Amino acid sequence: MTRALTRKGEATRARIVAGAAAEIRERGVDEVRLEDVMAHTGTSKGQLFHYFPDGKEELLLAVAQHEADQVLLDQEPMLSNLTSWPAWLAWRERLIERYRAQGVKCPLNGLLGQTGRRAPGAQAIVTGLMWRWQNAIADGVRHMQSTGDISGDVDADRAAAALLAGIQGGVLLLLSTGKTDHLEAALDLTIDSLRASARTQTWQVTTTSPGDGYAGSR
Amino acid sequence: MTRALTRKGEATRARIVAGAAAEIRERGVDEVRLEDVMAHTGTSKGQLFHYFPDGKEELLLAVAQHEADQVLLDQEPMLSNLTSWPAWLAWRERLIERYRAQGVKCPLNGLLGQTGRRAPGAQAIVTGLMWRWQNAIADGVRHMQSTGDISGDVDADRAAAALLAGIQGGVLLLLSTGKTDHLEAALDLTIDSLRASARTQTWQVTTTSPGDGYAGSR
DNA sequence: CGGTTTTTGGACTTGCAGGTCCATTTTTGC
DNA sequence: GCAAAAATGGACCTGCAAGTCCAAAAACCG
Repeated sequence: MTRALTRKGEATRARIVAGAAAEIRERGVDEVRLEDVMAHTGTSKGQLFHYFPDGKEELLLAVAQHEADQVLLDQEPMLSNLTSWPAWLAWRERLIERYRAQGVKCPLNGLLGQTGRRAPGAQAIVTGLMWRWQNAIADGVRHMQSTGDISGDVDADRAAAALLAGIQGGVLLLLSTGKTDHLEAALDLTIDSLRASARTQTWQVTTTSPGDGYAGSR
Repeated sequence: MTRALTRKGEATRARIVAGAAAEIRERGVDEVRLEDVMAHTGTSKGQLFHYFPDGKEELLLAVAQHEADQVLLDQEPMLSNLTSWPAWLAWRERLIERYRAQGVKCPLNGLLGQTGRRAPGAQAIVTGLMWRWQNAIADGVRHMQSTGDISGDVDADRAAAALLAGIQGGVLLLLSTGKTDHLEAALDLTIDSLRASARTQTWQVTTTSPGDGYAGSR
């Protein structure tokens, strides 16, 4: 059932998706017409409907998947290696830097609101992204628990859920305010609270905590 | 410059805004046509353009303002009286209950993505809402600091920013997952961390903390 | 009352963006 | 090299939803 695609065909399809994604990032979903995509990617209407027989909806879905994958890729290799506090900080830096650069141009905000309601597939893409994201964070929390850097009392999944919520909200507020303040505050305070959990536990046992050069947020 | 509006006229205008808001909440911004609003509110096209000369854009802006105000109103009187831990919990409950009831139907998500890009006014409305919201939270934090329930070391504005980010992200994830788990986790963990800050400080002074019947989240 | 302004109804126009179709060119695989 | 399949270009169609216009009804106010 998979449509036969020659090498050239695959290249064209990829070019369309990438071009459409760029265009959408730049000007918003509802401002982008098929004609814009054609102009921006040097393709014709025949090509668009050749590669995306269901038209705009199918194209938007492909763009959404493309962007969702990109979001996680942009966080690697940090996200998959949250194995020490410096690693967590490096991840934090990468996130903030990435979104600061992105600024107001959020690829997924529009796609959730636009396609989300009518296309059940878009919903699935976003949900899948969030699920993978949260799991990666939870894995990081569990690793830190295994090394004693985070208290075993912490519910890793719940902590990851809270952290993910903070990130999403921070990005959402970045869209409104244009500043990364909220994202930074959410990341710092949540991570700090995880660090504090270990320190509290340590106090209960030894009355001292290992100095690691980290003195709280900011 | 304010257009003369008779009593009847004002009623009609309000009916249009409320009806459009309901319709948008129910089916999403981009699915609602002016014709739908007309049918749902028992008005004619002439009326729509009589009260909103700039057409759909002006109507959407009015709806956005209406919904933004409602968001804060729904949190009263709790939001303006964050003066004790039970009060904070009551606010927490109200928030979760409200958004659980709302479910996937978010009035502002679409409005930010839709009108946000083209109408600079929509951006301002959302920004204003967030600003008022965060200030209310920050006031609550400061009050708790004045009573010693939150450590004076905490940066109230920054804590409020983080909490607001958690809320926004929690709601955003509610839109994808249909569950309030993220919202609850973000609220609980952030509030707990504020409580913990006071407890830590108390320990440093007296080694005991006043039992107030609250034993952490969940 | 009566003139004026506001409110209302609905037919009509218009532009445009998504989608269809097919003829032509290029690539593929033998 | 040649038939089949895939890729491409672009003219054309179509439906729809925003916006226009005006005439009739109702409300306002001295």
